[in-house]
Amino acid sequence: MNDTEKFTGPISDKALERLAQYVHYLRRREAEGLEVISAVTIASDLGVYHTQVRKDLALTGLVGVPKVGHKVKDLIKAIEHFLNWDNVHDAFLVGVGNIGNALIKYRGFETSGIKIVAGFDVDKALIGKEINGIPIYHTDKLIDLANRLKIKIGIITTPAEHAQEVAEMMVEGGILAIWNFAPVVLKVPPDIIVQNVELYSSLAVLSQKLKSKLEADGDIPQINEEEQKEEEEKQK
Amino acid sequence: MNDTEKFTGPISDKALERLAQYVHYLRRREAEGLEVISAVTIASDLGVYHTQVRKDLALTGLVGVPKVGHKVKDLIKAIEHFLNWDNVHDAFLVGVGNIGNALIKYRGFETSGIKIVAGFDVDKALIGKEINGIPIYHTDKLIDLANRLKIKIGIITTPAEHAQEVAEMMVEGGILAIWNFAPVVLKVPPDIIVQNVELYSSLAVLSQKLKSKLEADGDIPQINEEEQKEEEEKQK
DNA sequence: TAGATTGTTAATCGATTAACAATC
DNA sequence: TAGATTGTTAATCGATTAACAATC
Repeated sequence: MNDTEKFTGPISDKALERLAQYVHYLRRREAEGLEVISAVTIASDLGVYHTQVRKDLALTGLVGVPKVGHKVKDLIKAIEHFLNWDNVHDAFLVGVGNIGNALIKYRGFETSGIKIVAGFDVDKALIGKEINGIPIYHTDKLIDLANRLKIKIGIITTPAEHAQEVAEMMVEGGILAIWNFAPVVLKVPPDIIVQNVELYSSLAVLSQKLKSKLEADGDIPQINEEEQKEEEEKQK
Repeated sequence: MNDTEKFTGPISDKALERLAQYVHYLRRREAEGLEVISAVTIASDLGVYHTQVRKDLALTGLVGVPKVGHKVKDLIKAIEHFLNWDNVHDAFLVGVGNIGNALIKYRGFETSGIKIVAGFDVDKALIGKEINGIPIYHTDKLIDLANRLKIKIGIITTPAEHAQEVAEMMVEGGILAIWNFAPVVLKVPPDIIVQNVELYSSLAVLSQKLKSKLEADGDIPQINEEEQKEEEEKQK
């Protein structure tokens, strides 16, 4: 009976995202030699509420010790287990362009549940080659290989216009979860897990906020009369 | 008086992220030859509510024509203007590893407000070289160059342990907005814009959902009694 | 005109934040 | 023991969803 997690509905994405943050933070603190930590400390270092940290940690079934806190090592273990990061899944990556290449070369995700075992592309110049020991096949082979190797995770790093067809091939190949870097809303069966990395959306937030900031600071020349009036209003 | 935007508080990140999605979707539809589109169509294609699309579009000051909809071209223009994507800012990137390299090579962000004009690293093997015509300097030069070129945007693609110091250098160099790919919560003055790309968080969501799914499907051998009982409960 | 579409206002929902009780 | 910490329950807030009114 090592599984004391009580049944709860699906966990919110936000909570899962924070848990990943906690792990990275805790690994760093552990490397510094810290052995015990309180939710209050985690919260203040990461800029969130301590009650939120506790709620998130509770999702993993963790129980802390009043007055003491949590053992850093146990926390890391428990979160990693909860996120399934102690269980590495093989993954296929389709689209060996700039980002695809970077993800294949980068081995850092292997401590986060994913190991890329093959790349796929339609570029003849790439097919048959290896990148860091990982073979690149023609995308034609995707469905068959995914089925045979029982691959569960697919990564899409193709140009936007090919993302949908690749997603469909992945589904046909029995892939259950797609990590999608293309700026496209994929249409897949409802039971397929899709996690989008929206770089352009992230950039949109950055860009628009910078614009607002520059305008507020008066750094932009073409300020119109209405805005100037508003400025004056504020100063009163 | 081309600026009919009324004053509203800061726009929510979610809304900005969706606006970026709309642009990409609309660009694709425009390429297909579509000239007019309704909020209802956008919504159903992207899987969101039409009232939400309208609210988001309203943020940009756009006004549609009842019974007709919006001109695709105008929509794109308005959203791009709102996101400040028609105004390209020069950016510095620090950390020319796998991801840094990919971002430097990839020119796609130049239609989304960002142009990387220099890379920085501490690796002697990289310094002095060019990647796609973009020079790589020693990180020592960052502060001075950022100040002199009045760079406003910094991109952090260093290992986690160096992200904080790089962020501090950026702030000292007068950089106002940081696009951070390191899994670290940066501590910077409150007026500095930080936008994190949380790849590990994204992976955490994927990983945990896949785990839940596999468990639900019974694909994992070690199913315990409690879970089996729950399964039986459901089937009634 | 009728109807498709727009835009806005109200209701619901979920996540965040705050307040409180429990414990080593 | 007193107090720091945990864990939980209640209040607030904001975003999503639904319902309605306006218009070419």
